Amino acid sequence: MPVKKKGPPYPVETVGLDVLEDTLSFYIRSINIALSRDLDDRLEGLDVARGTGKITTLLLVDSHPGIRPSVIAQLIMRDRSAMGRLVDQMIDHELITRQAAPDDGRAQELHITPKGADLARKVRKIATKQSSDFFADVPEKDQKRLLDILRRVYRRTAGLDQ
Amino acid sequence: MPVKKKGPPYPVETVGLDVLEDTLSFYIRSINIALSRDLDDRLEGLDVARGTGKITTLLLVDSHPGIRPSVIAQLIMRDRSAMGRLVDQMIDHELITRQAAPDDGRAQELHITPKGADLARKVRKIATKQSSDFFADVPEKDQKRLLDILRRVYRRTAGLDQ
DNA sequence: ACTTTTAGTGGACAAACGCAACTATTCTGC
DNA sequence: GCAGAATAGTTGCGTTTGTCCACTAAAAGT
Repeated sequence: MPVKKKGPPYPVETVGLDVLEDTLSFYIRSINIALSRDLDDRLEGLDVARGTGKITTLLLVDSHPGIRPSVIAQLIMRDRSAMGRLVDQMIDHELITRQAAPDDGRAQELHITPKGADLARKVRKIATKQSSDFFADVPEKDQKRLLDILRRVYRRTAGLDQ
Repeated sequence: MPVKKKGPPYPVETVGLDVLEDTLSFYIRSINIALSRDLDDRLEGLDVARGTGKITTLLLVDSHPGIRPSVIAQLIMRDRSAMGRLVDQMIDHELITRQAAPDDGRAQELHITPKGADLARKVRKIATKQSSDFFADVPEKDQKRLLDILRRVYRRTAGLDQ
């Protein structure tokens, strides 16, 4: 008679995820967590840590001089107040500057600083590398496919299409 | 000469996402945000709101009577202290119960309550529906593909394989 | 027996986000 | 040109959430 092994009644490897097993949202959530942690590690010390929206903001300001906070807010799906604080932070770190829009007294224009541009360069490398590392064992073709699908879902969700 | 239209220098629809355009992580993050909000809406009042890990916990306890907190923690990628609080919460809401494991004095076993089982039924419907609604305009075939890919990435990331 | 590992708890701490209220500016309709 | 609605941004507030760390108890390893 085999010895009854001790240990948890349901070892991790064997636990089924119930309906979540077939639910895209569960995987998205979980992978997101892993992705965020990994990214934070890679951004160690690069005062753009906790890269929730900072990275996107940095890159957008760098590649679209004069872009407005509210536009970025929509792209990263945050409300204006969260966006405002984000901008404050980045200004404190001297990554971007803020000035009034010449043609609209309500709006602002964001511009990159030299330090910000520098960081943007690094961040681009890191972000790209992370994405490819993370999905390294997914076949090239699937990656493309995945990217296309997710891009479409994103654009629709963010209200960019139609 | 055409009239110079007012408005932001970079209208949302036309803004390129720089390198993030081709980065899986960006889309995962963004879609995650949208997904979470949507789910919260659907869970309105169902004292399992802010469904970060509560949903998974609820379903797992329901389908694996006696499952241990630490096992769930690993599946939802949280540390034990976060998991502990989550369990506390759910016990407060009378969704699950906690008892010492008979064969291991350190461990606990979680069980569902009638109220919890009830909620689990509802949540299963909601979670399933959300996932299919959200990805409704993605062709069936792509959904399957997407699911497979993400599942594989998840399992590797959570340390379930190999 | 002694040491190391694992399960769970509790506290402190720090961010982050959303909501709602408020100002200032611009747009719309008449 | 004016009144009212909409838009951009700011600020305060509250809530939630998670992470780090230290600590206890029990089990496993040697």
